[in-house]
This record gives sequence, structure tokens and C-alpha cells, in this order.
Amino acid sequence: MVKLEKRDEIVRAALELIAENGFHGAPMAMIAEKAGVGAGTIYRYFENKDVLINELYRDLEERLYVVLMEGYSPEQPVKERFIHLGTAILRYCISNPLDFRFLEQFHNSPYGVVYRRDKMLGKTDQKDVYRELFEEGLFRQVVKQLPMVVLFALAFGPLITVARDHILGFVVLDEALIGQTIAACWDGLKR
Amino acid sequence: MVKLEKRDEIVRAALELIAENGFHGAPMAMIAEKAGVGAGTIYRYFENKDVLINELYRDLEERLYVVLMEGYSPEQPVKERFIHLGTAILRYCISNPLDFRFLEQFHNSPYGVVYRRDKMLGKTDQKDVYRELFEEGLFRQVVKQLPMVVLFALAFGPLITVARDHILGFVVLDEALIGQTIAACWDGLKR
DNA sequence: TATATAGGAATGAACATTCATTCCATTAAA
DNA sequence: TTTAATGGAATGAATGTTCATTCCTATATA
Repeated sequence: MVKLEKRDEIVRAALELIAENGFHGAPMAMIAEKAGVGAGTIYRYFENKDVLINELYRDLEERLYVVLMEGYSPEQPVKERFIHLGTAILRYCISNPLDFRFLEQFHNSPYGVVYRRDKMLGKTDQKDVYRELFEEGLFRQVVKQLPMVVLFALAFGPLITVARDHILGFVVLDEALIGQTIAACWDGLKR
Repeated sequence: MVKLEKRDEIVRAALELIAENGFHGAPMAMIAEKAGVGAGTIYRYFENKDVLINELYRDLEERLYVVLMEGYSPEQPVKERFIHLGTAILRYCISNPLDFRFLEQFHNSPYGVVYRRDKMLGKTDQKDVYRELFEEGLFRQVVKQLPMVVLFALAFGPLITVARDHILGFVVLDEALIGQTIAACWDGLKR
């Protein structure tokens, strides 16, 4: 259906422009041009720019979730599961730099803070693999007895930082280095 | 001198607005109003908005550096020095949330990327305590043999994340938790 | 009085959004 | 089978708003 193709083109164009130039550098006219549609057409698919951006975010989040769950087995020990997730995230960010840059922009903007606050308050209902994993880790006493938020920070803070540095060209993350980085994160996490 | 007071008022107003609302939410007119000066007056002190923002950044960087160096002794072992720096950073971020929020906004914007790239290429000449510390750690074999950038990520990624979460109210970082968090970072770093 | 400083209205550029018009596919009529 | 009619989709010029910056007037200082 052509309808879907157009929507996709718009979303793709927005992703690319926002990832590369930030929210500033992505005026609707430019998104329209890149998508190969008229400026007004965007408004047939999205009520306004905010809605477009939020739908784009949901799309990416879903895609990422699917990738994370590929080959994830809840039966494995906590450590192995953590390594699986960390590796998947890092690989995804590296091979989809546009997605990663967009997600970063989003998280570091008012959009992201609102979204996060809603999530903490349980306004969304998607299952959260990380939370589950860390809760089990706490229960089994294999990770440090720290608040969930701190465990998140120890686990993913370094991954995000290192992914950004890779994309900006400050370091080259090969498979070996990915493995070492995630192992180091686990060292920080484990009891 | 009144001249300095006005400049300071402008800088303070800009810091506050940008920290709270991002670069978007800080138009020059609003900065002027908050500073209690006319819109045109800002341009007597700063060539344009970019210059204002960059000078604000330099101011903060300098202030932070002074705090970090307070009681820092290069004679201590690497681990103790790391704990000193980490604690100082975390305490500073927590007691100066506006500064922290501004620094984050800056780092996650085109300003920050340019700045960082210049720094990597050695275009600025300020001494870099972290780099020195990690280089000694590598030399003495007390930290993991990983690229500098990855060590940075392991050390500061979690601290930034956790500071943000504290300021957004997702966790309360008391002295005990600060200590535990930094100790965990060290676990990730140490060989 | 002459000079420097401050103020804020005026300016113009950039932008999101709207809307009158065009286009096109599908269905109905001939 | 051709031709006409219909209505939803697409368009992009026009609109109104927001902003950084400028510039002229008013005020303070010397």
C-alpha cells in the first residue's frame, strides 16, 4: 500500500535528519523534501511534529526490543543474560548509528524526560527485561544490593558512553573490545 | 564594578533557563528579562548567543576543576585518587543541579561534540587529571588494559547517569550511596 | 556639554502549520 | 468500451509566530 510507504519515507527522513543534525536541524520542510513528499503531506500522517517524533521513538524502541530478545533465554544464569543483552545493545547501536543518535537526542530532551517519568510511574505497560533481570540478580544475591536505578547506571551508563564514542570515531569497538567492555560492566555490577 | 555584575547576571540567567528548559527554552529576550537588563544589553557583553553559551561553559568547567582539585593529592594511590575525583564530581553535580543540567545539555549538543573533538585532537591545552590518572593506572597495571576512552566510559558513564537520576528525582543519593556507587565503578575499572 | 552605556521597539530570517487548489484512482454513466 | 463524475490524497504557497540581532532613543557619567 502506498499509504504505508509514504509514512515510512517520512519517518525515515525524520530519523536521518534528527540523528545527524538534532531536532534543530530538522525542519518539517526539510523532512518533507528528503522524504520526497510535499510539506503538507506530513500532516496527513502525523498531527504535528511532536506526534511524528514520538511515533518515531516508539518504532525504534520496538525494533530494539525485538533485537534484544533474539536468542534471549530466561533460563540462563543472570550473568549470561546480562552479557547477552549488553552485547545485543552495543552491536545494535554500532550497526545502526542513526537509530542510536536519535535515541540519544530523544532521551536528552524534554520528550525523553516526560517519557521516562511516565515509565517510572508505570503509565506504560511494556515488559521490562532489564528490570526483571536485575530483580532476579538481587534476589539470588549475584549483583550488589543497590537501588535499581543505580544498577541501571552501572550496567548501561558505560555502554551508552562507549557507543557514542565509537560513532563519533573516538574509538573503534571490535568484537573483542565489546566483550571486554561488557565484562567490565559486569565486574561493576556483581557482588 | 557594575559592568561585571551585569555580565554575571546575564550568565546566571542563561544558566538557569538553559538548565531548566534546554537551549530551546532560553530565548535571548527571556534571558534578558531574567537578568533584569534590556535585550540589547546582552550584546554589549557577548557578541552573540553562541559566544554567551561557550563562555558560560568555560566558566563552569573552570569552577568544577577547582572543586575537583580541592584536597587532591597526586601522591596517593590510583584507587584513592579515583575515589576522590568521583566523589567530588558526584557531590558537585548533586549540590549544583543547574550546573549539571547545563553541562549535560551542552555535551549533548553540537557545541559539545565540536568541543570534544577539539579536545581529543589536543587543540586545547588544559591539563587533564583523569587522563593522567588512568595513564598511571595503566602503567602500574592496576586498571584493565583498555583504551582510554573505554576507561572513561566505565568510570564516568555510571556517575553521569546516576547524577541525572538523582536530580530528576528517580533516586536519592546520600553519602552512603555515593560511596557505594563509586566503589562499584572502581570494581569495573580495576584489573 | 560631550561621551559612553542601557534599553527595548523594530527588523528580518526561520520555522511549523494551514488551506485552497490540483491530481489521481475508482466508480458510474453512456 | 469509452467518457464523465466523485472524493480522498497530495501539494506547496501563504500565514502567523518565534526568535536572534540591530539600531535609535533615552539616560547616566565625565
